[in-house]
Amino acid sequence: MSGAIRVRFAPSPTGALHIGGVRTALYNYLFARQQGGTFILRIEDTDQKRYVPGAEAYIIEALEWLGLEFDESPAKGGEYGPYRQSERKAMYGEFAEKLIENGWGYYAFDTEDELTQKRAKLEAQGQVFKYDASTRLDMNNSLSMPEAAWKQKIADGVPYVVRLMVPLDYGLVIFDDEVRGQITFNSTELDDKVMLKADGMPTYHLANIVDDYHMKISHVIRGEEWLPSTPIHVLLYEALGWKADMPKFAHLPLILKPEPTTYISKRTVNTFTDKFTKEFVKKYPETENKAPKIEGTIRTILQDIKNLANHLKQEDGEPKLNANIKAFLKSAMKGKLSKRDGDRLGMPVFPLDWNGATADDNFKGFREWGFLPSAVLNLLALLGWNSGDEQELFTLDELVQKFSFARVSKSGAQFNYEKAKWYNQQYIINSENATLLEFIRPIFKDKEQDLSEEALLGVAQLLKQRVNFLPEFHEQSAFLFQSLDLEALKEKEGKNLRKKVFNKWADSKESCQTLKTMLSSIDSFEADNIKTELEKSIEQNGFEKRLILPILRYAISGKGGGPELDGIMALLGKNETLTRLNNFFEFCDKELETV
RNA sequence: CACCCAUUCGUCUAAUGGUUCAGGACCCUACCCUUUCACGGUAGAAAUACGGGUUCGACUCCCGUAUGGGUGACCA
Repeated sequence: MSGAIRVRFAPSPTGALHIGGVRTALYNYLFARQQGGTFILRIEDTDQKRYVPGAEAYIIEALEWLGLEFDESPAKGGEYGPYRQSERKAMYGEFAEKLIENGWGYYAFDTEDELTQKRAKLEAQGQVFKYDASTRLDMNNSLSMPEAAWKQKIADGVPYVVRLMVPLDYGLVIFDDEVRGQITFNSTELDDKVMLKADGMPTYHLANIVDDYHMKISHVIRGEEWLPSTPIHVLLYEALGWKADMPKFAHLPLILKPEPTTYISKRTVNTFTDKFTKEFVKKYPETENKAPKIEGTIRTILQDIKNLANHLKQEDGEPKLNANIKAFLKSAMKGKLSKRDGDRLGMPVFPLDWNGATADDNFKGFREWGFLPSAVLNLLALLGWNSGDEQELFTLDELVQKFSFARVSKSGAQFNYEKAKWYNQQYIINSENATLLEFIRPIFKDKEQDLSEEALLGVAQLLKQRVNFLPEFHEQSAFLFQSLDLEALKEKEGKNLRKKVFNKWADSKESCQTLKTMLSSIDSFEADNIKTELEKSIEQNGFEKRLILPILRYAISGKGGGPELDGIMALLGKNETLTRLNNFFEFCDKELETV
C-alpha cells in the first residue's frame, strides 16, 4: 500500500441525505484533512430503479452549505474518475469474469421470481433460504449443469447474474475495525451474493470493491449497517487478488431517533400499565394508590416512577428501581432514526429542505430551520465522538485536529433536539456580528423587509442572546418596525396589562410623563446614554423601577418581556420612542376613564 | 429465526483494573444577577442492565441471561 490517505463518501442518490449520512461525510472529511489525505465524493447510482433526480445535487449542496469540500468528485473530476458509478459501468464486467476465472464465482440463471417463490415457500415453513454452498448445486447455475449447457444458455442470450462463490470450508473471516477492534464471521454464514446483475450493472458489493481499489482508497469509513456485509467485501479483495491493498475499515455507530416529545401511543401506555402493575406494584404493594398517572411523555412517566422509587427508598430502604421496568421504558424510546421521524417529532433530520415527488416526501432541513452550519457540524461531530476532555464547542479546525477513531463510540447515539438547540444558541451568541449578518440579511430579504445595515446590526445585537434559531431575529424584531396596535394588544394581553399597567396607571402616570420629558431632552439618543439618563432620573426622583419600567416596556414594545429597554429605544430612535410613549399614555388615560 | 454489534444519569458522554460514596454537557429544580425575557453564575436531583466468575481490588477482563440495534434483496 502506498500509504497516502484517501477516503471516500459514497452516497446513493435515492433521496434526501439524512443526518446520519452527513455525519459519515463529516468523519471522512475530518480524517482526510487531519492526515493530509484526499476526500472523495463517489456517487453510487448502480440501481436505476431507485435513482431520484435531484438527489445528487442535494447531497452536493448540503455538504457545500456545511463547508465540507471535496478534493475529487463528479463535478471537480480527479485522477481516478469518473466518480459516478453509472459512468464506470463498462469496467465492472471484467472483474465479474475475473472472479469466475479465479474460481470465486459462477453464472446463475435463476430468475428473480423463482428465488422469491423459493424464499416464500421456505419462509412458510419457518425456514430461511440461503443461496450458498449448501444449496448452490440444486440451483440453476454454471456449477450445477454441464459446461456445454450453460455456455449454450449464455450464447442464446438467457439473462444471467454472476455470483460470488463463498468457499465451502473457508473457515473464519476475521478483520479489524478501527473503532470496534477485531470482528469475526464464520464463512458458513455468508451467502453467494450477486455481483453482476442481469442488466449488466454491478451490485453495491462489486462496484464498491472495484472502485475502492482503483481509487486507491485507504480507509472505508461508513455506517454500522455495513458491518454484516464487510466479510463479503474482505472475501472479494482476496478473490480478485487485491488482499494486500485492502483498505482499513471503520464502522460508525448509528444515529438513533430522538425521544418522543409528543404523547406516547395508547398501546404503549397499556403495555406499560400491565408491566407496571404486575412487576412493580406486586413487589411494593403499598404503592398501589401512589402509582403515577400513566399519561404524558415517556420521559414524564419515567421521571414519575423514579421519584416514586426514591420516595420508597427513603421509607423502607429498598434501593433500586426494578430492572425489568427500566429496560422496558428504555426500549420504548429507542429505534433507528428514520425519515418520517423528523416530521413526526417536529424537528429537522435533514441538512436542507427536501421537496420530493410525493406529498409525504417533503422534509424540513436544518438550514431552513435556522441552524448555523457550524453548529450542525459541531453537534453532529459530537454525536458518536468526543475529545476526551470536557470541551463541547469546537471549530472545524479543532475537530480536524482532535478527531480519532479511538474516541468514536461503539453504541448508537440518540439525536436530541434540546441539545441541538443549545448548540445553535451557543453559536449564535458567539458569532461575530459580521458573520451573523450574512445569515440574517437573506431572511429579512425573503420577507421583503428592507433594513439598512445599521438596523440589521442593531437587531442582531439586541436579540443575539435570546434567540435559538435564525428566523427568530425576524420574528422577534417585528415590533420594532410596525406601529403597535394597542386595541389588539389589549385583546391579547388583557390580563397582564391590567395587572402591570392599568391598575398602576393612576399612581405612575406622573412619573412616566417625567421620564418621557427627560427622554425628549436627550441629544445623543444612544443606548448607553439612555440607560444612564434613565437610571439617573429614576434615582433622583425616587421612582420605583418595578412599577415604572414594565409600563414603559409595554408602551414601546407591546410585550412584557424582551431585550433591554435602552437598546430598543435607541433602535427605535427618539421620534418613534416618544410617539409610542405618547400613544400608550393616551391609551392608558382612556382606559382609566372608561373603568 | 440466524448471524454480527452494542449496553455508565431521561439524552450525549468521561473514567482503557486501583487519585471515583463514578466527572462534564443538554434537559429539569432552586437560588443569585435582572423592570422583563434571555444570557451568565452557584447549588441540587439523576447512572455503571441483571447474575455468576477472575483478581488483594472491576464501570473496566471472562461467561451466561436480558435488552436494544444492524443485517439477512439481481437496494445501497
